[in-house]
Amino acid sequence: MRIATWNVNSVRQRTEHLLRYLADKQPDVLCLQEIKCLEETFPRLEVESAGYNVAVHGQKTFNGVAILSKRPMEVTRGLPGDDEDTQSRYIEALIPDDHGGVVRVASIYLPNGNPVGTEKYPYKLAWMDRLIAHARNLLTLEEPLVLAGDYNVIPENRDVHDPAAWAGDALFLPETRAKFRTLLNLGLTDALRATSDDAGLYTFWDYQAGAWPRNKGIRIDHLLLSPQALDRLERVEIDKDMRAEEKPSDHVPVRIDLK
DNA sequence: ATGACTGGCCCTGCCAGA
Repeated sequence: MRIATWNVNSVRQRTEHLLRYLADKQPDVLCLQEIKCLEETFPRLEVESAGYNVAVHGQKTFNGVAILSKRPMEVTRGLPGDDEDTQSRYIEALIPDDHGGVVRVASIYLPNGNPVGTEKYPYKLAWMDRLIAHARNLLTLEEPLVLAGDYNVIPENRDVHDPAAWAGDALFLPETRAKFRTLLNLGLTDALRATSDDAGLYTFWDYQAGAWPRNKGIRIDHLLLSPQALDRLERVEIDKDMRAEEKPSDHVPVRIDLK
């Protein structure tokens, strides 16, 4: 079962890239972030014609997440505790696998948190606390679980071209990284780090300052696996080529294969 | 050396992103 995650930075600007990606890589499940539209303006017909079911938790202008799946899904929109929160950043689906079982998949767009010193940073940390509480509950189900998305967290020095340049950023502050470790310490595994210790494996390059040609990247898009999902992990790929396309997203897809 | 972009929106400078 192939599962991928991709922050597309507007699904309407990226529909052609998306359809090409689905055709090329044939993921069974694709988690999208920053679709930047409501469900009624999502390019549903195009995606359905490519053979996918579509589940959207949309928002006008900002944020917005979706899950595309070849198989039918049982969908939950929003993270528990979202009652007062108008930002669409979480959608979850229970999806049949090839062995008569199920895999639970979430598409996550974790808040950026910059500028630090505004209300945005405590919002990020509080959102992470809610994700931690929800993940703790999901892990008690003892299912294959994949929490995939744009975490806006650089986990370690080896995940950034210049750690000093990012030292004060909301994506790399010690408190941000500590909360990410709390999530991992529940018993989740960063899929990429289950298969490689290499430095310089990036998933985002800023549009500005020639970040892509200079390879000034960061790794912030992650798939976190429950023990039952990790048992089945066969392969992890970062689809870096997508950053070299015309009019690319600033993020590239990350993709795993489960047995 | 420094700065360098992109998307959405009550259509046009401004917010947001990372």
